Amino acid sequence: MALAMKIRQLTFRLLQVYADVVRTGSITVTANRLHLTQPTVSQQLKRLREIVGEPIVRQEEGRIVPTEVGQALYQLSQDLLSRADVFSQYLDEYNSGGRGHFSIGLVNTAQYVLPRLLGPFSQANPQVDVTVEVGNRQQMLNRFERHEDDIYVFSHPPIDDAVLAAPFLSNPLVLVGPENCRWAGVEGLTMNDLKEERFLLREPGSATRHTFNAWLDSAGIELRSTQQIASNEAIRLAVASGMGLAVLSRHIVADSPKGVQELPLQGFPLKSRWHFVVRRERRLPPAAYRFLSFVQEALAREFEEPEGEAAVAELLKALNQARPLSKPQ
Amino acid sequence: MALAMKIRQLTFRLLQVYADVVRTGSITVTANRLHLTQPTVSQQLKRLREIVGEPIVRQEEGRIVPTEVGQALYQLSQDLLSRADVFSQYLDEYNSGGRGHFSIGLVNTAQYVLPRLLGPFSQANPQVDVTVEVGNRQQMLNRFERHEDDIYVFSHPPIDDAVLAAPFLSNPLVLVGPENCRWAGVEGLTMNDLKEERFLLREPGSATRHTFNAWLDSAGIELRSTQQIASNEAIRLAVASGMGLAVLSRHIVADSPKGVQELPLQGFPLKSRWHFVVRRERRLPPAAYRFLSFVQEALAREFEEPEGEAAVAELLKALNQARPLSKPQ
DNA sequence: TACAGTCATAGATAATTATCTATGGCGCTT
DNA sequence: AAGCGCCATAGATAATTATCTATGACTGTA
Repeated sequence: MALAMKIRQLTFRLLQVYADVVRTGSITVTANRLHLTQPTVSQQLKRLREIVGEPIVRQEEGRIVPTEVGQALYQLSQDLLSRADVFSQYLDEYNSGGRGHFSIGLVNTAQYVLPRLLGPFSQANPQVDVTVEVGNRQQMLNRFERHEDDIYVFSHPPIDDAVLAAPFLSNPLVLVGPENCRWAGVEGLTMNDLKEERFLLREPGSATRHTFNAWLDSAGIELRSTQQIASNEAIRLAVASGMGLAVLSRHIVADSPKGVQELPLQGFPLKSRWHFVVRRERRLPPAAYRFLSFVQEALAREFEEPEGEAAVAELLKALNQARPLSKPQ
Repeated sequence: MALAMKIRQLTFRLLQVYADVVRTGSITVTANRLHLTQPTVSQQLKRLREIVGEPIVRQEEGRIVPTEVGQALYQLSQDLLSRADVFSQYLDEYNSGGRGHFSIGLVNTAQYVLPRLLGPFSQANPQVDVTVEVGNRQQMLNRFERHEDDIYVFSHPPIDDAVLAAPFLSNPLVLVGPENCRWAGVEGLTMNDLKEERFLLREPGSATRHTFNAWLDSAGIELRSTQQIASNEAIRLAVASGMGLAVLSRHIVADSPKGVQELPLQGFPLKSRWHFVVRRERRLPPAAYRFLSFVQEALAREFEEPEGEAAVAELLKALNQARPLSKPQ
């Protein structure tokens, strides 16, 4: 027996027209509704009939009524069209950023503040699925090179023409000592006072260490005793147990202040900022774009970071220009 | 915002190709599988991408992988294609007559035998839905005129060029009297003996009455006393209660013999046959066709009606010729 | 570096589709 | 019978699609 239906030629347009004819019971009416001429609709029905291989409608008392096969076809049409419509809605949501997925790569230090942005965003956009990757600077640089994430947060953005960076949040670095530290409360504390102290430092690649080093260099100071520890958390614990002093992001201290305190060293806190980093040519998932917009607003509203807001605004603008209307593959 | 998807241009062919690319992960492989060239498949993907308005695949480590939107599209494709396939299977079944619906109109008398054909047919074809209409000859003629049913069963088919009739089953008319009738067992019983009897008759249009009348006329007999009763069943009960004699289809007596018996009148039983009647130009639903085929076989196998089988065979043949391969609307 | 495999793009063409206008047939209603 | 509304068919055309061949770009691997 011949193939039941020439499915390859089946078009959603045909199904749309057909479904409307069944609903209205009139070819002429459907033609008007769809802004077509009557013969066009007749033709479409004929073609659909050929595709199906069976009569699908007949005329009965002046109305067009579906045959038995036609009824089944009508059900099919409704079914398929509504499913396609659901997909279309999904697309809309996806494009608005209200649905979908993106991933963000954070250097270790940033994980103490990003949740304060990601949390509310997820709350507001439950359909968006965010992957957060955390690692030290070198690990994040590797991920960045491999294009593994949509957005990155660095203190010192990689230098690259293809990169857009927005310094969105200040990241003050402070001197931290144990709870019962003898330098607490000392006014006008200088590094000179501390030259006998041991300093606990992150690994050389780390931005925190880099910034601290740069400050030391410019001040012509050399540390007497240092020890390298790989994680901020471990450093905090080590400081609390009296193993030495450290320079850490104030956010870390604010987040879990147990056993440590900030010391009022002159010239501190060191200024530093976190940057959103995205590749200029990368087509950002709408959800990621929406996140950045969300952050922009939050910075002004809750973080009192107008400079940060401006930087993010500029980033978004640049992204829009890099990808105007056409969406290259 | 622009429309999410240009659904009117969406083709099942595109979805088929796309789904295969996602499955194989390779444009080239899909091209070979579908007997196309590689650029053709690339093109199709591009077009689909334009229809959707979003990138749907990307290349990753030499493989083609769907984007997030692409994955949703793939699911959609699978879904839609499988649904279309279900419909296609339905079409096959419909065409084979194994599924669907047809209606058959019976004159009253025929309802005593048709169940013996329809029952087994329904048993063998549970997916076929049969509507049985029953009425007297005039009612059936009206339905016939209005093209309301697919098949009719008449004793005397309407005379009409556009009609195909197959005398498929003999319908012997017999004289019936009450259980304790004094004519029972009388040999060589003639109408002359019965001229004082009252005869209970169906309405003038009925084929039973028509046949009986014709026989009376040809024999030059006139009935003394008659009474008209509209239903066979009512006549049978009247006969049983001694109100008179009647001429009925032997099938009626065989079906419910309580209180009545066949009387051995000379010249009886009168010969008569039921006819399947279909309109020549009517496109018979495949299920109706299948029913006729079923009946054809049953007549030979169980009813010992070789003439009937031949008549039905001829009917089927004529139907096939009237509707060769093309199926006009 | 040269080669092989995989895609994308360009350019060309045949086929198919989408639509329109013009007309004719049918069934009802004046 | 004339007119009206509704649908089918014919004929024409513009637009779109389906595909092909040829060619170039990119990515690894020998």
